[in-house]
Amino acid sequence: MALRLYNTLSGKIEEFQPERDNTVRFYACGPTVYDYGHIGNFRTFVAVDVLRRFLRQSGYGTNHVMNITDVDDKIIRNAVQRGMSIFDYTKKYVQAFLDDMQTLGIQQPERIVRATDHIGEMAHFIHELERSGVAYKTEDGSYYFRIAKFPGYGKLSKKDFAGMTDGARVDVDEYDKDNARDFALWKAPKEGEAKWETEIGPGRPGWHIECSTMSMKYLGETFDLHAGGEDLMFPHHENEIAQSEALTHKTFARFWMHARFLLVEGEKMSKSLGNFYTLRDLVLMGHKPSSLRFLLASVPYRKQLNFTFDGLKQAATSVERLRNFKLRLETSQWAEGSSPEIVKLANDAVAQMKAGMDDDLNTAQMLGSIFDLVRDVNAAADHGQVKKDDIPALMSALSRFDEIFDVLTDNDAGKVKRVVQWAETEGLREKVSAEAEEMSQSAAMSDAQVEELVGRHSAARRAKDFKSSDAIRDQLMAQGIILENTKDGVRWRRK
RNA sequence: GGCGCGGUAGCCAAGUGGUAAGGCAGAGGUCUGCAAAACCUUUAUUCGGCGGUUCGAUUCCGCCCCGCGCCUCCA
Repeated sequence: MALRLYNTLSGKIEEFQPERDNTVRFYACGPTVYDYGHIGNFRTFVAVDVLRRFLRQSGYGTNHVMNITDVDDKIIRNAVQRGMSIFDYTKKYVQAFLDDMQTLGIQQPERIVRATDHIGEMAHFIHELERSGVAYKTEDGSYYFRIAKFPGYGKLSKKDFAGMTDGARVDVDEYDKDNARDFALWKAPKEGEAKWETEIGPGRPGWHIECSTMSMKYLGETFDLHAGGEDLMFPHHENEIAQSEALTHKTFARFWMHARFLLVEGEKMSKSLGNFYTLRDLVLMGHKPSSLRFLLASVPYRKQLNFTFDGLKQAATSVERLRNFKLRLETSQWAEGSSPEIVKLANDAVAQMKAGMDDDLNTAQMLGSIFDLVRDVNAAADHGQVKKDDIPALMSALSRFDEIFDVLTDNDAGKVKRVVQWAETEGLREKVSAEAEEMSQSAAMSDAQVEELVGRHSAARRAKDFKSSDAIRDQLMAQGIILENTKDGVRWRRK
């Protein structure tokens, strides 16, 4: 079975294959860097990350390009307000975004490209469009795309613009667009705002042209897939198609993937409702990066995800269960030999996970399969039916899962620590919760230090000095370390 | 208003024309020096409502109710 993906362009689920060789060329719309990323942004980026990881797991190479929009109205406005250049203003948010990606375990695309590094190429693109008659210049020096010249306009967002185009004509000399729907390719300079001198005159690019220019530059005139949040379908992606295909007369992106918005506590996230959270807000509140990633990845990308604090707690417990299972596989004493039934369970789980993911990236089904395996193997292990030679197959099944979810390795403490340190340098100390503080501190204790205390605990227990052993266990607990005595010996993990 | 998506147990959520995966939470039990972990049993006669098609629908069709998105720069 091969990957089947919902293609916004056709409105259907289609089999997905890269067009040539074994490499998937895809472009994902990245952030506009005027502020810290919020949890809604990251739902989309996690969804793209899940796609990326599954493609690689399926044996494809990836050429994944993500843009960073570092010039737009908001950025210009904020930079002007602060008396900064847009480069200086966006610098901090670019870095914050990259750090946040790492916090959430989002893999780096092969290429991250910035709009402001491609201004000349965008101007050239617009020049070519003008030459072919689909773009026109207005009196003030702005350029617009004439949608009436592009018959396919609306094919992505399924909008019918017939009858709306070329209605009451407005003269070009009237200093305005020909048609209300025509969109800006290039904006004439305004006093005090950032501008570039280019072959089509001074000014700055419109929003959509950067993605057309950069995607085709790095991926070719036709590439395999283009992804983004559902709001980008119109006008952004529709306009990208218009610009690109008007120029090349070739299919721009073969597949379009759109991630659905999330809700927060059942409501649309908005600053006015007070349910607007950046990733950093949530980490400072004491939520683990792994819980956040798990929750964001657990709901298939085309479903509306209801992001709740209860759900976050549930996600944390679920991750813990999976990590405990892995720890059990790693630390228990297994009898020699093998059990074909156990290996079969592992192989079946792998097959089911793949089947789920092949079905339009059904991460919920993948989760169901891995938890089935966890329950069945835990039960078998309790009955002594798991043997030493079964472990590799089980670990391999866990790896298949974690190649997508990436939550099994506990590196939460270090990530939380970094965010806590950021909060301190930004003067946001009061936003650091006790939980975040505790997690951050647990990162201070090295594995070796923990092992040392664990050793003393075990020695005391062997001597039946439970008072001492419990005291050590309590001490570790206070520092965010959970110590467990199992029949196979002692083991520990971070809270 | 136009176009589109969705409503499955307390919460998150999969799925199918043939009678409801999985996780979390809850209840009872097993194991255990205690704790933790783990396991077992249990929790939707029912899939927003009303009709229709069908031997049979949660799954197909129609209508209604509710939630959500886009309809010019919000992922």
